[in-house]
Amino acid sequence: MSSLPISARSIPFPTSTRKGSVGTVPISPWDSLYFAGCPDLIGTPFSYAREEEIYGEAEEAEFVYKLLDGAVRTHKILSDGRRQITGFHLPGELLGFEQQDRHRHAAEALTDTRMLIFRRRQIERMAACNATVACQLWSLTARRLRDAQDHMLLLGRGSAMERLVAFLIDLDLRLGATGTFVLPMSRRDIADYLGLTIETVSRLMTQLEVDGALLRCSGRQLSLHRTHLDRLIAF
Amino acid sequence: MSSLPISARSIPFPTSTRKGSVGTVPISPWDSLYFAGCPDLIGTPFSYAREEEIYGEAEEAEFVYKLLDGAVRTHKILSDGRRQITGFHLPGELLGFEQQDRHRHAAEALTDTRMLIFRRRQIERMAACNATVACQLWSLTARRLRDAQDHMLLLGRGSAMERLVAFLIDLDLRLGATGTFVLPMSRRDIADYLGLTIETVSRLMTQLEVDGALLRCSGRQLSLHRTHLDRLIAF
DNA sequence: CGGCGGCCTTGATTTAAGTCAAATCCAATA
DNA sequence: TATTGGATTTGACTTAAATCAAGGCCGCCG
Repeated sequence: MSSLPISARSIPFPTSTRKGSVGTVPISPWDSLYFAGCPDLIGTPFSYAREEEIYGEAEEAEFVYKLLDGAVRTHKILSDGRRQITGFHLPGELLGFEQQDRHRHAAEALTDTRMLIFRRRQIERMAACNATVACQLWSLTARRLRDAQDHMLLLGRGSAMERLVAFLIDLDLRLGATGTFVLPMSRRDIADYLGLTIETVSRLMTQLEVDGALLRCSGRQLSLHRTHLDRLIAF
Repeated sequence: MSSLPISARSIPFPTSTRKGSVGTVPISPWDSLYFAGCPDLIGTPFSYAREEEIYGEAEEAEFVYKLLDGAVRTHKILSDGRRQITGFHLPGELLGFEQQDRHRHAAEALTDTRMLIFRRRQIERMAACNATVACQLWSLTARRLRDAQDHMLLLGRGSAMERLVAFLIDLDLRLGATGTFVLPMSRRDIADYLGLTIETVSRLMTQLEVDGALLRCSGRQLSLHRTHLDRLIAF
């Protein structure tokens, strides 16, 4: 359970034998070392390489992660290999927060990433006696629930094009709403997030470019035409 | 905002002019008048008729509801009429819990229902200064998030048959796992929950019966063959 | 009891997206 | 710079589920 960091294969502490490693972390406004504004909780900087697993499904939820930079995907897999990506996580966002002892999904780094890690037990202990912290945690979970419900609507009732467009717009917003960004994930990841195939995603991408709704430099580097894209969805 | 119950169209209090009405409520183990085990929060019994709206999307989230009996659906609607049912709620479950001032979806009674209603502000006030209550609320939201993520997997990667079978099994479990129950919702509701059409749901239902995976007495009265059904899904 | 109207089922046909199969692009590295 | 292997695109074809269109069932009320 709360064994020392050395033992479990999943543990991303400096003492671990895993690929991840500590790096220097420049602190910008949003990436305070504190968790939920609580000065008693100080995170430990840590980093993961591209495609490295952060934690596995059903693995013990020992840590909570606050993403400093890079990008992470979380997913669930069925026995026959079908995969559903449940979310992408960008800098400033929280990761690995479970209320139970085991993770409900796996998490992997999409790109090289840096994070702060916190012990879940410690945070829970803090929440148990500090209503402000507990409310903030509740808030975070509520936010995720809302996102999940929006995504349900998209998956259940959106056409392939609507799913892709909504995804691109959402990603742009979360990356700063500049209209220009580099996709941190592969077509496969996008397809598995949207419940589509890579071929469909690829075809739609091409069609959007042909229609002038976006510009592609090299595969993953995009410039969106918001006004044009907005017209394509009802979401 | 926190005006008296009389004013707003949405208010389901005894003094309201709406269809809903107070009834006597027999208290069984799970339906304590308390909220989150907190004796300071006493709910007011109230009831809704079949198909009656409990609250609308984007309406102010003034109340929280604890279902005593009956069944409720929550949904989101797009401008063009497409609807996604985000969840069905059965006795003992909580409803209308938002962290924001407005509801994210609409709620309607599937059958005649009885509930307890609580003022959201009061509960929030309680949570703000009582860590135990806050943690319980967090727990509830986390549970819903997990359900939502499971449903995402189903919507994103499940075939029509897998969606229906998973739905039937889940419903049976939540209704007491007897294997025999009456569907409280129409085919349209099921279809809108599973991201399918009513015709597809109907055809699959027939096929399940032909295959001996379930028995139908009259449309909505079902008996499931769990072992047979379990073989049809990977979820 | 009979008819009305909303569900539900069934059948025929269409279509959006999936599958299978090849090219191409492109980035890492030798 | 040349090589190589994964990622992406594109094309041809298939299919699961949607759509369109009748019918049948059933509960309710006159």
